[in-house]
Amino acid sequence: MFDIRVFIALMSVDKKEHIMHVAMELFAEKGFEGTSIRDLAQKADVNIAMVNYYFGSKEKLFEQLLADKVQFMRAKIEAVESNESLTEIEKIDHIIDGYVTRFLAQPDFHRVFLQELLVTQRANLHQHVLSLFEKNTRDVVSIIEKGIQKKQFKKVDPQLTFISIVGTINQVMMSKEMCNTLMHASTNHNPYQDPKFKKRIIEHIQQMVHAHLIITTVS
Amino acid sequence: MFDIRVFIALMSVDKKEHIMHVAMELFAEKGFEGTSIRDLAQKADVNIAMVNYYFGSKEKLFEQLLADKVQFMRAKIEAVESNESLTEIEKIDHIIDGYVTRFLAQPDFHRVFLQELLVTQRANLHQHVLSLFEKNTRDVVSIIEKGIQKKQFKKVDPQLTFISIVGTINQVMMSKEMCNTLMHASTNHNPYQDPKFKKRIIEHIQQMVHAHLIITTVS
DNA sequence: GTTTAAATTAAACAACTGTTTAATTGTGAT
DNA sequence: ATCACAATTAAACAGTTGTTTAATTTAAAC
Repeated sequence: MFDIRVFIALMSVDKKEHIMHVAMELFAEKGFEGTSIRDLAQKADVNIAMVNYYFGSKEKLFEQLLADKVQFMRAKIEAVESNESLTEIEKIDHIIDGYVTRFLAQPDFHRVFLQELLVTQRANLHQHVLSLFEKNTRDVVSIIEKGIQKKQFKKVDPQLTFISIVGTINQVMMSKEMCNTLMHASTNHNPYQDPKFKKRIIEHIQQMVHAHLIITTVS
Repeated sequence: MFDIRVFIALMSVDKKEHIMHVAMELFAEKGFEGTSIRDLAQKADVNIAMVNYYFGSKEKLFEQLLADKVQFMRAKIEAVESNESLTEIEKIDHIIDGYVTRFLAQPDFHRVFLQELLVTQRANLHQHVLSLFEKNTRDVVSIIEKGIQKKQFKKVDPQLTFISIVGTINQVMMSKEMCNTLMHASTNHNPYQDPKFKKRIIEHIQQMVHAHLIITTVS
């Protein structure tokens, strides 16, 4: 049955989500301060008052953009960490794969996330993003420490090892043009949807982290 | 002899440089769009017209901030690369040390640099920053490739290896609070002036890159 | 059809933006 | 003292900002 109320409700959600989607693009491209509500309203083809009607303010829209993704961001790492059937190095490999997959799937959002890590202007948002990162750091650090305890890993710096993993991906994600230079591709190419690109990054990080972590038994 | 003209000239330079110094701090903290000329003028204790008087515009001030440091940014890598008396791994170690030293010495500027890499709003500035990064990438990649050619290095991904080096430092530099969490220090601590912090980062990266690059000869 | 409430709109709001102007001050050379 | 010019200032400029208002439209419930 065609229920007009459901249709309307869906349209309404779509409109809100449409605004959020466009906002994500603009924030990623121009930054938070660089994006005006009028820009956003025009690109999303809605009235400028709708942003405040739906979200209350520009800053709250931004907060909701982050909050909406945060739940999903945390879930994977927690799932991997609590999976008892995986060895420590398998967990690390899963986390690397998960990070790259997630970041490549939502490059726009990730750039917004990085901006907020970089700019301390909006203190509470900055703290929020920071605390999320710290949670992830703690999880991965405890995995590496367990590997060291089991004498499977070298006595490395666990915190900085995690930072190298995330830092590598972030550095790659910082600019589309940079990715295309890496892939020797043309400027209009979209590297984030290129499976070869994804494979290349995952293999590099895993290879490097393996060499860094795993104790080579002299035969 | 006390020459009033020299004094004035010095004062004048000092005033310009004073504005640039304060601008660097504000841009790093609030971003380019987030920093208003009135903010800057107030914090630097100058008239708001002085910025346009000295630099022409806010954007030109920003460009000059970058341009002023760029020369110094390139010099070290080029010097290391052309130094014939160094082995490939020594060159890499020097570059790692140089990067960390430079970035820790000018954390404010570096955050501005990263912001410009992240935000594509000011296209020409973005391209400029990008091309600088590509130059450095090419230099380091050619060092790694030479190491591979000489069968001293494993057949790694040279581009992504460089990105891991820079990415690790950038990730650390992204937030002062993050550094303090790493060092288990209090919030008001300045990690960028802590020699222990510097040592820890350099040792981690060098250790990781060594494991990643150097072929372990089975004895 | 009437009612009720949500959705949508154009217009106005006050505050802030980067920049320019025109007047004034300070300084060194003549 | 006078001149020329750089430095400095407060004020005004035109445009944009995020947000609010008050009016209008839409659509479901009765």
